[in-house]
Amino acid sequence: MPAKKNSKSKTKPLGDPTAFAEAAECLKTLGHPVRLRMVQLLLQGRYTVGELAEDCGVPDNVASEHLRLMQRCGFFTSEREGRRVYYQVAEPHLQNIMDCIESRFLSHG
Amino acid sequence: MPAKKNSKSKTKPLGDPTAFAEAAECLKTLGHPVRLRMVQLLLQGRYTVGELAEDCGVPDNVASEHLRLMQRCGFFTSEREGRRVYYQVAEPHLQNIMDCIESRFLSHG
DNA sequence: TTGACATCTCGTGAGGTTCCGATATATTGA
DNA sequence: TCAATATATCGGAACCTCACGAGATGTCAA
Repeated sequence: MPAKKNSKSKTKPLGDPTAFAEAAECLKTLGHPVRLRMVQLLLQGRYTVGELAEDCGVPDNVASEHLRLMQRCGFFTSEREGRRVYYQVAEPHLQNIMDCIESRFLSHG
Repeated sequence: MPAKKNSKSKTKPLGDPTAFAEAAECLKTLGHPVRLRMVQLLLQGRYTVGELAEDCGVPDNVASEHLRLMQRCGFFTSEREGRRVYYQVAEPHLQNIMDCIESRFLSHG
């Protein structure tokens, strides 16, 4: 039964407000150039705060704050080794989402 | 060549700052519950401002502002038909990205 | 033209985000 | 212990976002 125009019979996906709020929260967190770069790097392996800060061109404390934000979303976990703290990816879907973003924005042209 | 620890020889993905800024901008735009819901709806077909506003539970002018934001990112286009304005998806990758988001946040529970 | 409807625009204010500098904490080695 | 390094935390300032209400614009029908 094809529908040429919109009408009350159109099937809408049902939206759980809580799920949308959580998804939006995570997307907003991804929506910062420095954090996006950090995600891309950490999908390749583990890095310290200082390494990430240097690559992103921000001071250490700023990097630390960004990482804390993303940790709260469940993206990363951290492990102290000596005086350094290594961050690594904890959210399995992050690779998937990053692939989508890269194929649209970050790949070869 | 396996790398057990991080070192200078690790291959980092190269990051074009402009591309990251643009990607971040779009993700930030997606990072709002109402806008996310609008994307989900418009991936199913075209809707008017009023229809989207009602589904999302926001006043018409608020819906209009959200739609304008997303139009600026290239997500949607709009067409006036009489006194109504229909919005529809213009960005092909949007379905792809939304699939990722749904599989993580909006599905199976 | 007038009135009703649908959408858009603008100003405003509350609250959130981001960055910075200073300081605090943790770890190692001398 | 002290000093150096690495990271984290805090306060504040500048900026941004969002929702709201008022009003403007566009469209149609009488």
